[in-house]
Amino acid sequence: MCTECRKRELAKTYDPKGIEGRLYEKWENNGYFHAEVDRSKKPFTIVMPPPNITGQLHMGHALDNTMQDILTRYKRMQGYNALWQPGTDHASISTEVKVIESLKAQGIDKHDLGREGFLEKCWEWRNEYGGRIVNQLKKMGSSADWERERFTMDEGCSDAVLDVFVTMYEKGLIYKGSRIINWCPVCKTSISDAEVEHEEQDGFFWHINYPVVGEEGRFVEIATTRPETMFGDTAVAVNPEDERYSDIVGKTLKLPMTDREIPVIADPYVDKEFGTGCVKITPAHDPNDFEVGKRHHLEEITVINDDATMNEYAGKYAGMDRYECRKALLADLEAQGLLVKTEPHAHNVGTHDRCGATVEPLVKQQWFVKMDELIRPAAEAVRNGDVKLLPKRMEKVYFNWIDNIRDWCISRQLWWGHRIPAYYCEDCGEMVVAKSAPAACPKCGCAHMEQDPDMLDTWFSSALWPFSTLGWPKQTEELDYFYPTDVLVTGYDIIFFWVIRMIFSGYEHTGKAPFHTVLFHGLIRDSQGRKMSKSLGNGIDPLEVIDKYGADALRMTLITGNAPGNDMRFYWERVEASRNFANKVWNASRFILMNLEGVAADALPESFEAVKDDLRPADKWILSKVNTLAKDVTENMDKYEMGIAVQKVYDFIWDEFCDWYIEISKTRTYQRESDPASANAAFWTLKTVLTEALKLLHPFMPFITEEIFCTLHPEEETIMLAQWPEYRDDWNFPAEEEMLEHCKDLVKGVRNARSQMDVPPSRKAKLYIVSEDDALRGMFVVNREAYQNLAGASEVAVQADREGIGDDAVSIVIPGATLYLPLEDLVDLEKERERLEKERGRLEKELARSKGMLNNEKFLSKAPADKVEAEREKLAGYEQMMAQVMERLAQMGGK
RNA sequence: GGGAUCUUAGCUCAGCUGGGAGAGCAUCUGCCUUACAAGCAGAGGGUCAUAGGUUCGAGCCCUAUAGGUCCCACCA
Repeated sequence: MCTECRKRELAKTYDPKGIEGRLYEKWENNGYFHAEVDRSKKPFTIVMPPPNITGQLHMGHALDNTMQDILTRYKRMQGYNALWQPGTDHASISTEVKVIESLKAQGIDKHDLGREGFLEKCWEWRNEYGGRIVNQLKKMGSSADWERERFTMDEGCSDAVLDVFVTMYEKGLIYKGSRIINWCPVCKTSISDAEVEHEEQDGFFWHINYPVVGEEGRFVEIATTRPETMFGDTAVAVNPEDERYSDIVGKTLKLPMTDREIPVIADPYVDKEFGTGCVKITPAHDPNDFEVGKRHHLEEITVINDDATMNEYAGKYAGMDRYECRKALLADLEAQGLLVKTEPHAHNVGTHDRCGATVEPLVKQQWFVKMDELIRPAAEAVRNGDVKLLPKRMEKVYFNWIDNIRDWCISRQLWWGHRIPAYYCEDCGEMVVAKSAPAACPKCGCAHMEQDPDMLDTWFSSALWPFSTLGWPKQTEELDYFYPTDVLVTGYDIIFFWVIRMIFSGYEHTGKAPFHTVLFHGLIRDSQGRKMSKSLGNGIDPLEVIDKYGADALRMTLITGNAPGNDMRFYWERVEASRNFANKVWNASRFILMNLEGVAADALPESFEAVKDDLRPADKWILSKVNTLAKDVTENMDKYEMGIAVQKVYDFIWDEFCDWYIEISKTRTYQRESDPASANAAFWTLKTVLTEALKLLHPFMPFITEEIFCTLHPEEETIMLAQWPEYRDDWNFPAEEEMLEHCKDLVKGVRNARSQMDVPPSRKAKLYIVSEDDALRGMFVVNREAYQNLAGASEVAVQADREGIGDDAVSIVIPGATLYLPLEDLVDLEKERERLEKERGRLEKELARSKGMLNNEKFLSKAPADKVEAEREKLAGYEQMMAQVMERLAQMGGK
């Protein structure tokens, strides 16, 4: 479509439909998102948190991607070689669950397919749905380098995983051990501490008597929340300081419902004050008891199966579910008179964050990452500022986790993911850890090597993402050039899962922090402040928002008023406000384009140099404003204050440019015949300031800015690669800024008075400006075109006294001058007096405040001189205005 | 139990290193003024949770209290 046609097509209201899709295609096809290694430019790299292949775009992704895209586009315009590295995550457990579900619908069980068959189904699933979220991200306008898209299970990333595993194993940082781990009986896999969510549940505290062996009628009363684990008890512990029980330490108890006898031991872990002071010790089913058991060399007896049913140690309860067993057991204990009492007790229960099932602590052979040494450089990096967390308070969360860190359980009893590269000899049991299967057992020489059946935690590969995506462990050009990356943008909810693990992995494997800044964003909540969730059904689909209002409006909504790390509520009304802003930008641009259409191409000045002598104060004022804006916005962007930055652009475009400059410019553009120099200066200014504003807005609203920019500048290919506005001294006009403030005060004063006096807008009147200040009078004479029309004045007289002004004219006091509107027939003197009295009241308050400060000797002596001076100037202004108001009131009173 | 964070206009929230309280939406009034009624102009509305303290000066800094939200934590 040619520019001419497009201009004619510019509709009165902005409709993003069609435009957004067309522009995205153009950007992608022209390769604007692609960043090649180019050593003539500085790199700027952001790595996308890889969305799960099971994922559908939700508001969290939308915010995350908007922020990253804003930073990427900003840096790209600043001339950086900006790489936004995208990709997707295989999401081991989530995907496996999804695939199992879909198989179940077809009546197929995972185990019937076998490992190979099941993996085939997983890949099929990934190939069908894995790209879905990527396409959805593109609808957001995401300018990621899709040519470099990676997948956590692609060849390179998988190689990185194997490399890391083997290296860490050889260094002793990964080990296999029998430890108590969190077991999900529903997913039938181990999970890490980070995957366990604690929730408070109402439970009971059961007091049970354990008979003392050899002392008929003597019991030890223990209290427990989990009686069914008693079959695994291997001791009862008391505090060594507890005098109540000192005589039974070392004695033996008969474990009820069994034939076993267990010792009474003393261990400081037991709190004398809590419960009965006697604790049953079940090393195989409680993390604390596990530790106690280790100290006292107790046997670990597992009594619960992987599916949370009781095993043969539970005797007659074997085969029952853990809760069924509890019920039956308690009934039996009661019958035997061993259940002393039952009291309500709220306690925390661990649940699996994926499926919600109550986690069962079990002792199992698993693989672990040894954390204590690994975590040190990661802690130090944040402590010394090499890695900054924004907002800063996240550092406390970070350190809190680090200080309490335990070894990371990385093995999972799943099939989809990275399989642990450990091989066992079927004949002699020898274990070999290697990137590929050994041909023969190094010990016995046989060829029966079987790979470990377990998979790695999904986050094991995610931890390597910043460098594995750039080619590591190969020393690629990309790695050398783009790594370390710059900023990580993510939600605070995955600080433990991902952020910390990336940082220590970066140091361990590359010797460097993977990024220098982590920018956290909050959660998007619904209008009532609730988390958006599937179960509540209160989620708002970003795609629906885009469909109704456009991606620009969605992005704007997500970023305005959003401070780092803070949650925000999502309202449709806010999207409408954003859409309205887009429409405002659209119409302002339409107005300018329509005006420029009538201007001969060679009549428009080509540069600031060519036009600067023709610029009027209003032109210089708006130029100066956009110049300051560029500086401010850049500062905010560099501090990652995107919400503040976009607010400033919004305010400038709407409040300064549209409401004032465009209106002021009309006087001149309509008179291009009589004063072509002034008109052309206005045209140049309109076009230039709009262009600058569009550039500043582009990172936030990429589509509409591109569409307008390319129409306004047919010679330009895209705004994406345009130069980001920079502050320039020759666009700084403080004197003109002050002038226009006076003009705005005048217009606002007149509008206000006319509104309060109920003067219809159609009624024009002569405007008298009375001031004793010669310079100010001169200013009002020169700038008449900047305020006359806006003030609804038929003509303007600027004079030093009230000569020729009737006493019944409406008067308005502004700094340095009094304005008069002779509106004889319309003026209600009572109303006028009321208005002036109100003004007097306002000024009195200001005067009192200002005088109070300036009469305070301590303020004068201790406050900085510039503050005192500023206050003096304010006071002088108020006094002058007050004098005018009083004079006017006196005139009216005298009538 | 430990920690973080919030409490500002009717609603949702900004407010950067302390120096005359802001936005959007909602409300009221008047306008289809040749870019925009998804708009323009004007107006009303806040002892910035409470109580102390530091300071010439506090929405902002410190302490305590109340209420909300969240995270962490092995008291069975």
